Amino acid sequence: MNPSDTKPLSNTQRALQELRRMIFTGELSAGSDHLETELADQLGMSRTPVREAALILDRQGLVALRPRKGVRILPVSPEDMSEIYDILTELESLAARDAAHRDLTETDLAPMGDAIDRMEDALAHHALEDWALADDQFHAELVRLGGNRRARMIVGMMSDQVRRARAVTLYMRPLPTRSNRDHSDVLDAIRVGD
Amino acid sequence: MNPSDTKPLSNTQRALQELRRMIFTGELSAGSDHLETELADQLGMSRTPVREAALILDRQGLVALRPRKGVRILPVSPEDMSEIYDILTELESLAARDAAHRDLTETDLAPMGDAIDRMEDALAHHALEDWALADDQFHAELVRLGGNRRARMIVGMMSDQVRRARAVTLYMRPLPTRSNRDHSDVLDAIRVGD
DNA sequence: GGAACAATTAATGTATACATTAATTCAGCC
DNA sequence: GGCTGAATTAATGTATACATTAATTGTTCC
Repeated sequence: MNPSDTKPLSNTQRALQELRRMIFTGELSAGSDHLETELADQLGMSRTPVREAALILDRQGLVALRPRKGVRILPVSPEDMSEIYDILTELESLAARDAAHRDLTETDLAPMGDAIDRMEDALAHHALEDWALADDQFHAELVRLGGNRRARMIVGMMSDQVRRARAVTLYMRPLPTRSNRDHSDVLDAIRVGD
Repeated sequence: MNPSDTKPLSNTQRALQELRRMIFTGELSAGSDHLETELADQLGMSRTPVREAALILDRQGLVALRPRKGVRILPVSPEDMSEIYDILTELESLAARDAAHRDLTETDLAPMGDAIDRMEDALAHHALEDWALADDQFHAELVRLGGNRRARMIVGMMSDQVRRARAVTLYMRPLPTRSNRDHSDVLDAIRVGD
């Protein structure tokens, strides 16, 4: 089978992807309401898969399904971001500890090192957007190495929300330069087993 | 309006409740498969709300929707429980710290004290089932006092899975007597602000 | 002119119908 | 007798139709 033969993913999955994308890009702006029918038309499918996707996004906290009002794209307040970062901090700390006790090979650790390199590059060129992407990779890699699949899922969900608020984000976290030092420390700690 | 006038909740919500209950009681046993149609018949509704509920439970990790195989009731392995407890430990630790910094009134703390009392009673009478219920209350109360709504939601989800595996649970956690001491310590720490 | 109430509208929640496709069965061939 | 492959079956994934009900509009009465 041709490797590019990606099995046609379901409309519900497409709806999920598309709605997420539209929320991240602001195509669906925070606070706005949208009827299921409208969204279905925009996505070129029926209400059913759109509604299923909306239910999932509702559970994830990205939107709210309000009877007769449509699906509301939830804004993320500073308080929300604070909640999210507190959780991310806890779960990533767990992941780091777990990873440190799993004596991983350098091959396992390579992607994380790569992420750190990319972040340093981005910093050197003042490419904040690139930095953010590499930062995503770093954190995703960290929970992956931790090996707790549920933690990984939760962090993934929370990261979705972080992605929406990059502008705010970059000011709430420790400054990137400092952050980069921390990242290297984490990798080293995992290497030597905490 | 009569307070007992509970507004008729949607079939999707009922399906969620019922399926959860059936999973907890073992009426739907771990590892078993069930067609959406069968479940719909059992619950006296159409496939649509059943499917919506199943999608949510799938995301929560209680079941797996497998095309053409039906919804599988996922078993919880000791590894799963370990993952879950690691996450609960982190998030409850976060909640305890948050609660300690919110200088709450004794009124706020009352339900938690109540839970501890109930646990002690249950222990004295060797009523493990009652103890487990009170334990649930304690942990639910803890994340409530922490004030992080997302953490509360996640803990709620994870607790759902814990509830399925009580038998295993009681052996994996510190022994109840020890645990009870810890609980009181947590409450005291919150009282004095950590 | 304003308020209460009835009629209408419109959107969801739910049921049902249909299309798609994996799995199974059965037939034919070697 | 076993294996390949076509026909059939059966279950999901999706579309559509329908029922329910909150919101809105319009009407009537004071």
